[in-house]
Amino acid sequence: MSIMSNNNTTNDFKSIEEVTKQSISILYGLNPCPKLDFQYTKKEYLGDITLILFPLSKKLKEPVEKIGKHIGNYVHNQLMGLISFSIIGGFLNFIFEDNYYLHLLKKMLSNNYLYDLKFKFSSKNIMVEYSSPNANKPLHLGHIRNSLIGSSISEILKMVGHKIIKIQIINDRGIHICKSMIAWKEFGKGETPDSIGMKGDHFVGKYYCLFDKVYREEIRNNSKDQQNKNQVSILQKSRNLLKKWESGDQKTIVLWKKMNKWVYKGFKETYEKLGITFDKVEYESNVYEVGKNILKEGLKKRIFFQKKDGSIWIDLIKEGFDQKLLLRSDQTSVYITQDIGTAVERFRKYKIDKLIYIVGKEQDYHFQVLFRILSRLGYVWANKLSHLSYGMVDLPSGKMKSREGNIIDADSLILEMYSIAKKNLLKDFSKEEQEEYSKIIGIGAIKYHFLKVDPKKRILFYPEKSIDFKGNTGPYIQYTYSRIRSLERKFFDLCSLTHEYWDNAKFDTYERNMIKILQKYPFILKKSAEKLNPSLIANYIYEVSQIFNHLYQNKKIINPLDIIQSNIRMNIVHITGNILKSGMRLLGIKMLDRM
RNA sequence: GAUCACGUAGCUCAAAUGGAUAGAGCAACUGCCUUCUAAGCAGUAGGUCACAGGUUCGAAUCCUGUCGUGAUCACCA
Repeated sequence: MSIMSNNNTTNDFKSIEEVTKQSISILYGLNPCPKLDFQYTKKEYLGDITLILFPLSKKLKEPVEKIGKHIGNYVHNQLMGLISFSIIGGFLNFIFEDNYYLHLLKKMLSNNYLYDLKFKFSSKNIMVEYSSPNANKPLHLGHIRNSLIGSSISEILKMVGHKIIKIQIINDRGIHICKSMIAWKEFGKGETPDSIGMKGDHFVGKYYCLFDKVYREEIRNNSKDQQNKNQVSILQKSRNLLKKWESGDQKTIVLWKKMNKWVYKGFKETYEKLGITFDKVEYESNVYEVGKNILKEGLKKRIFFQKKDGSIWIDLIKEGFDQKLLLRSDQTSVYITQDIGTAVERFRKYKIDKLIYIVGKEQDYHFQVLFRILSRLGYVWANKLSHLSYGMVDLPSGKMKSREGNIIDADSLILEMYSIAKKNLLKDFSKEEQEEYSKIIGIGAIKYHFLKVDPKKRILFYPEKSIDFKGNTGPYIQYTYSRIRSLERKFFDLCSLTHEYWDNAKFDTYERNMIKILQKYPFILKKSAEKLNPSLIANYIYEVSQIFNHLYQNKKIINPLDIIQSNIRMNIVHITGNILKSGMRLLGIKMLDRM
């Protein structure tokens, strides 16, 4: 298995990028080498990878043309027979020769290439918080996006070597929980999710909406009829219930537990369909008091101040914020009180180097304030906190509001996607296969749809037409993968993969494009881990699929008359399949061997 | 009103750290299933990168201003 170049074997093969870097220090004595500006050569020009010379020209005080020739010649000599180059203006274009492609291909075929990626990341313990729903209504589109982003980022960070703790905190206490409780108490007549055959979270959500309906009716009536004022309003009743809850009233606690249990059962089902998991689950009811003690200490240290009515505040005016309430005058905690507590608890309990909150953009201000408070309190780990702020999912009719029914809940969306997928499925699958495949395809379509968009960007969701099954979609990629598996089944019936007889291998444009895109994968992984952005992987995987389909549709891949060429192609196809599967796994999307 | 995001094709999204003539998909229109899976491929059409200045060899990308959209500014979460 010898290779046609002088001093390059597969193991110490150096890429153009590496040799170029080396050339800078050898030719110009520049050490360390400045960041080089590489880009993939534009279609209009001859070449595969381009070094942009303008920045170097500035640094080295030499004209671009001269530098280009200098570096180009050096790289050309080092990689004799592997590359050629040309200079156009300030652009040094390197052209890969067949042997260079062969090297790239062999590198990718080396053992455990995908699992052996060595990045410059030092392994860290990272906690990722995501999803964090309220225990009084079903999960909706916003939660879907949140969970998918969190889940995917966790996988990506794992892939580059970090240790991840996935955590969610469930907001299971507070006035909003009592609202659904009181509505059920007043109007439920003892019905349960089982008795009317409704999913638990939807069941409780129904009563949360009912509360709102009753409450609004009361307001309308009261404004018309002042005499009703002495009647206890439903809001007052829910407040009373909250007080009872806080004082540990047995009946209330029992009811609360019962209703929460219904909700959790519902959540579990939805999370399972979406394939979302957590390593830890926190409940607000367990930790909401913790923050209070911290506040008291901060008060002693004069980090906070107390108003006459007993409420506790922090003054962040100098840092460009406001005064912020931390504890109500009746000494009950607000949202941020609890967040202070949970952060402290987490760092006390776990050894973590970084805590990433994946929470919507609407809470940017909240987290800025939270981080500053913790830093004021003197916690050295305050700089290890970060907020990954993702854009809202809005409907054409505006912001989703569950109380107003302007909402798309996760379960009905999932069901709808199942049925669309099923309609398009080949009929020669068994009933069971059709069930299984349509689920994988439907979920794949949902996940890809949300993850292909940069998390920072807002998503406008059109219920009827948003999620596609054609073009830049999950199913397109799944379909491409099925084609690959199908090719492999056929090929392996005939013969097996070999790397022999490859000297002087020739590659056509389609194969070259394939090899070029495939070898970008580590770079994409690294970048998406740094930027905490799964969409980079999604878009990359799509591009891989596209280029593969060009090859597939235009060239016969398995040709019994040309075993060597078939073998080369099948090796490329094999890597393609692995990368598609690997990338989609990072997005949480399953692949199918046939569809 | 203040602060922070965002404005790229009719629609949904791309565009390494500022790099060459801004790319895909959907929708529309033309072709391609006797050939490895047509959820595919080949092609046509579609753009004042919101607008106006500035920075420099070079701007969708950085700065300033204007307009537009959204979010936040609660003893809500």
